[in-house]
Amino acid sequence: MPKNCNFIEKLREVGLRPTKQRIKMCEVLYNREKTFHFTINDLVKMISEKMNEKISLATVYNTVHAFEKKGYLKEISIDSHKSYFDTNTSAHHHFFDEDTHELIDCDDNDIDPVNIKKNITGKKINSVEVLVRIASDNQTQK
Amino acid sequence: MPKNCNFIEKLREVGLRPTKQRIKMCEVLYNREKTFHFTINDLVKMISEKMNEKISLATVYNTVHAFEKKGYLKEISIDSHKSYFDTNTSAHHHFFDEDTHELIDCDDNDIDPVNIKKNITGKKINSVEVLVRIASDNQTQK
DNA sequence: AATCTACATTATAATAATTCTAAACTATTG
DNA sequence: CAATAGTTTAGAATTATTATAATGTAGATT
Ligand SMILES: [Mn+2]
Ligand SMILES: [Mn+2]
Ligand SMILES: [Zn+2]
Ligand SMILES: [Zn+2]
Repeated sequence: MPKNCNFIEKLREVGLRPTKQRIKMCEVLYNREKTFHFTINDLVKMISEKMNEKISLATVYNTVHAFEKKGYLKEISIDSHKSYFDTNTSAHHHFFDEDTHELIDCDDNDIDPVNIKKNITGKKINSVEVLVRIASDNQTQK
Repeated sequence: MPKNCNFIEKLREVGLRPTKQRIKMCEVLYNREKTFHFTINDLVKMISEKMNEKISLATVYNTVHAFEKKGYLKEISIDSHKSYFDTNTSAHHHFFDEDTHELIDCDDNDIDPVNIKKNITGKKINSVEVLVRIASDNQTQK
């Protein structure tokens, strides 16, 4: 259970001023057991609830992108119509539930390492990520 | 080298009226050796050039989505800020060049089959796709 | 071939997500 | 305490996409 002062230090280390909005955002994002996925709108709601006070949408966008640039957050592309972010910034795979639009992390045991046999000259591989799209199985098997 | 009459038939089979806009769109999309990737704006430009006449953006959006629903096109999510479409509608993997924003298809020889060991009860797997992000390799190795 | 009708195209307006702007505010430094 | 550089904010601007409603057209019916 990290305390706010950790977030203050964390923000300072990265060159961001620890304002009350950013600290609240850190609490919402990082004061939890597990990493999670969210959209900007999700996040605005969560912060507003925890603050009993509105936070400007622009601030959330700006700070999310600042965090992303610093490697505190990662953007996930599964749906070209919506931006998802992930507090799990490591390279990892996902299940995406097409019914609920829920993103689920895979841990390393869930998917064997992907073997890339092609290499493109002059280019290095930055990441290899698998997206498994799932949906409810309505094949009523007899 | 398919002729237009093939596109007319193709459109008819699917229940779409073969209008001159749709036929032109088919030519641009399918009258070529290899499949390719495009954005809506790419496509509007390509069609307008081939027609010597403007085509409405709404028509392109509507028809692209009609084609997508019919399985003639596939939407690819690599960048949450832009929609890419693919005339290769089969399940396949991609390289995404982060320098040029170019999408490159992998063929089956390029990546070994991905082994999913996790299964989620009540859900079936719709697709498994790998995205390999690449960028220029600037490690000037001595 | 002329007419009919359902479906298409189009210009334009509406919506939604994101970014920009510039004024008011605040954390930090001296 | 100022002074200052960085921050938040409301609202405007921009961009991508979708909806609307008037006009046009492909294919069927006479
Ligand atoms: Mn973004
Ligand atoms: Mn779409
Ligand atoms: Zn994740
Ligand atoms: Zn492709």
